[in-house]
Amino acid sequence: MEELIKVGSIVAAPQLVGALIVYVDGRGQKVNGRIVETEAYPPNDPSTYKFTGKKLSRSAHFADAGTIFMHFSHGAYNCLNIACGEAGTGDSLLIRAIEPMDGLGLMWHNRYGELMPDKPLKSQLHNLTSGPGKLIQAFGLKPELNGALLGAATSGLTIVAGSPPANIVQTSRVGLTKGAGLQLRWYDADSPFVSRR
DNA sequence: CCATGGATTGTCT
DNA sequence: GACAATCCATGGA
Repeated sequence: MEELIKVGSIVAAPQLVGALIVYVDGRGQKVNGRIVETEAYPPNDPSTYKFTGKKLSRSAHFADAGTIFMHFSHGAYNCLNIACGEAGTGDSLLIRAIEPMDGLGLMWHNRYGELMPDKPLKSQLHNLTSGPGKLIQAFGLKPELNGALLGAATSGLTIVAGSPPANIVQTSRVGLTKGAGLQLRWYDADSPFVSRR
C-alpha cells in the first residue's frame, strides 16, 4: 500500500476506496473498517496554498509519502490525511468516510460515550463513521498522530488492500470555499456510510 | 428522510 | 477580527 501512496493523491485517493484501515491503540485495542470515501489535496491546490506557511501543525502535509497529517478543522474536529509525495511537495489525501468492520463496540463507546445497545438504530450506526470528524472520534485517533508514519508501530495505523468498489463516483469536494469546482472526491456508490452525495 | 442554520475555537492576518 | 477540509439540532415533507 505504501508504494501506491507515493504516486500522488490524485491517483492514490481513488485507489484507496475499498482498502482496509486498521488502528491499534495504546492499550492494544484494535478497530478496523473499509474506506468508502476519499479526497485529494494535490500540490498548488487553491484550498491548501494558505498552508505554505511553515506552521508545525500544517507541516505534515508537506512531509514524505506515508506521513500522517492531522488537519484541524472548525476549532473542534480533526481530519485524517496521508501525505502522498516527496518531502516538500505538499500533496496529501483525506479519508472522509469508513464502513466499520471490527471493533464496533469500541467505536460506539468512543463516539457516544455509552455501551452499544443490543439492537442499535440503523441511523445511529451510519452516524458512527460517515464523516471525517466522526471517524476520528470512532477510531479514537488523536492529534498527536500528526507527523507519525503510516505502517509504523509507533503510530498503530495501517492501510492494507481490501475489496474495490463495484461502482465508484468522482465528484467535487465537500465544504470548501476555495477550489470547490475541482472534481477531487471519490466514493463507493453502494455504501451507506458515504458522508454526502 | 432531506434541507437549513447555528455553534464553536484554534489559526492566520 | 475573520475564517474554516464540520457536526448536530431542528423543522418540515
